Amino acid sequence: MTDLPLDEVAVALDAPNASRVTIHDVAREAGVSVATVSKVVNGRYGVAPATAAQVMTVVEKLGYESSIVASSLRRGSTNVIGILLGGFEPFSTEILKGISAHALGRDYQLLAYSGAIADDREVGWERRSVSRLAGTLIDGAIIVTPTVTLPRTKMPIVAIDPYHDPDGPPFVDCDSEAGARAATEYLLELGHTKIGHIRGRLDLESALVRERAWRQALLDAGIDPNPAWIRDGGYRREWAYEVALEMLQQNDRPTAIFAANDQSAFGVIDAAHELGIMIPEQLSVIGFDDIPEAAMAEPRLTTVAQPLQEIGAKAFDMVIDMLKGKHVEQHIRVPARVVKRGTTGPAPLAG
Amino acid sequence: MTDLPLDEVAVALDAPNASRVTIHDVAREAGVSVATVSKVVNGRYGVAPATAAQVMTVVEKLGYESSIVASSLRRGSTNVIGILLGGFEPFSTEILKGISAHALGRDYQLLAYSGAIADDREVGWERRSVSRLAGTLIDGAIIVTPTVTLPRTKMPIVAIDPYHDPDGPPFVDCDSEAGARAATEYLLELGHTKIGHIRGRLDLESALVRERAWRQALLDAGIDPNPAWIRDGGYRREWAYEVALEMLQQNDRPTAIFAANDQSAFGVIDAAHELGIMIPEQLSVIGFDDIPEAAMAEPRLTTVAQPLQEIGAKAFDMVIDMLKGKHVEQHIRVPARVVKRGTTGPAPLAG
DNA sequence: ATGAAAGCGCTAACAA
DNA sequence: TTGTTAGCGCTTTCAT
Repeated sequence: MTDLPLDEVAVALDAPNASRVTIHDVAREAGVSVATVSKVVNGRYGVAPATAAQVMTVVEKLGYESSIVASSLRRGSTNVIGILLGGFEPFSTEILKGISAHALGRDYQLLAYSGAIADDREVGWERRSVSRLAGTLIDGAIIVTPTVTLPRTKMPIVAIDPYHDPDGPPFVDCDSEAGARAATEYLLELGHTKIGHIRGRLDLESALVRERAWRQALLDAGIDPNPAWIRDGGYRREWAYEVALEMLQQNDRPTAIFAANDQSAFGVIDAAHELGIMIPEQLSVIGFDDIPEAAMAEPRLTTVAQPLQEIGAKAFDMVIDMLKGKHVEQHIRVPARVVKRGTTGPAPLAG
Repeated sequence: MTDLPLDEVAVALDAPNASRVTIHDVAREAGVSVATVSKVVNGRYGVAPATAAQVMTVVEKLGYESSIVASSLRRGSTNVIGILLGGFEPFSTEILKGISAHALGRDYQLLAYSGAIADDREVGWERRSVSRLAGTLIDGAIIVTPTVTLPRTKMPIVAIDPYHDPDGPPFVDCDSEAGARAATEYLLELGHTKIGHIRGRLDLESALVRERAWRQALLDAGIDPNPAWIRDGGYRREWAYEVALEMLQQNDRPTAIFAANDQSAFGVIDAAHELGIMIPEQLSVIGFDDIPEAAMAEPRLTTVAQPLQEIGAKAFDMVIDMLKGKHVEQHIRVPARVVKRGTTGPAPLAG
């Protein structure tokens, strides 16, 4: 048992089902029970040093790693934090970057799961994802923009920019109210009075807040929001494009549009291009989020920046704290600020 | 059995272990065996319509979703494609965006797993991740920039921009050779002759190729690459910063630097700022990748763009094809092209 | 049409 | 110190 014939190793690797080296393969090779292998691999007490060394040799020789699936099923915990999202798009990937950078060196693995097969607005992906992963596979979850009530779970959950749910999980979001107000006031400062709005997803709290703030900022400036200048863009570029086309083809069209997020701002810009409307000379556009693509656009998109990576990092900390039984705030809010770039300019002089 | 008292539902939900509704809970509620529930949920034949309907009612009432862990352990397949990466950073998240957009509407879920706890250069994360997830949890994998030989598996694997391994899995990458050559030639066109290079990770094929192409382009122009003008940046901003500091403090410093990726280009720019060297007046910098951050920088980074999202989409298609037993190319290469922006300019006149 | 039972890979009591 | 055994939640024969 002090030496392993190489051909035995080969046999193990080339076995009919070479799809994975299991704990049984190791046990057989090492001539011990699976329980012993498990103890060695997990550093439990009660194994003779010689046996442990011997097992480790085989483990390395065979390249064994425990199946995360099997161990989590049995153990009930993994050291992995799940990030549940409706798809990998600029918003959620910024969050991911923040979480990943922040989790570096901590003893947790990250698992981002996109359960939405058809579409991120396939209702209920977040419920399904939680149900499928919670209790096994992940120890805690960060859910990006959930729009429905989440299943009750003992597993720590933190939401990012969620639907408003009084007894939902703790969540972090940015100050949409102040951000949207600042955006609108900036447009006002530029001399615009005809300011439209592309609304976001109405099932997300942030969209409602942004609309309300836009409306209030106008009212405070003594301007009555024109109902013809507000449309639903659903936070999506294509939808926003469609509705912006309509909005901009009216006789009396706005000279500035505040879009509820950057994607819809891009949709507005697409529509403006389509109609030959010059930006920012004839139309100012301001978005929300400041995804990297905002700065890449030509001209660069003026927008309300939220610190997405910081939001991710904060959410991660909250989940970890919950895991450790610490108390966490029910709600953490981070600031948003206007980033002035190339899609906004002074209001055109003539109607 | 036609109606379920609400308090029974409540009991199920509030059970001591409310962490997850299992198939047993459903079976008990519905007064059938777990086998029957399983059949219903999976649409198997041999269940009376009435029973099926009854079970479905309970499933919905309880919000049951099968545990991906348990079912994959038993069934051996999951319909989820894993994307294994060393961390969520701009390069890998662009790939993710491409995969996600492309996978939309297909019947696969996506699971991105970051197994590197300490650092993306923690050697062997890709081997470990594959071992831990393969055979269970995921049906196929896309591995982003693996640097070591991967374990043998029956599970379909596609690599993106990998270490050169003759009997490694099929892979997709961009034409680093042509890209790096074009970058260097562009610098040459601008009149630069003193052109340095920040190398990438030497355990990645792309880094070697880019260095070679840079060297060859210089030789073809009758210029001998100065050994003092090449340093290892490991594809990392901080490392590149360090070595660029050294390189730029030499008496005879380059007037242009080709960095093996955008992150190292940023490192070079950091160093230049530190030293009060103006970009692009005194130093031209060109990167590689064209991550979104390249266009966000000030000035915007000139770089060699690779179609990262397309690369992801192609890799996804390959995995799916392999899953279906179709033949796939061993190697797919996509083009790279120089994107001229603000960090490059004519060579300064004086030494 | 339905259910009992085995087993996927693993860990943790418990026995030896 | 080591191995035997039960069982995590699920699916799938195989009886009934």
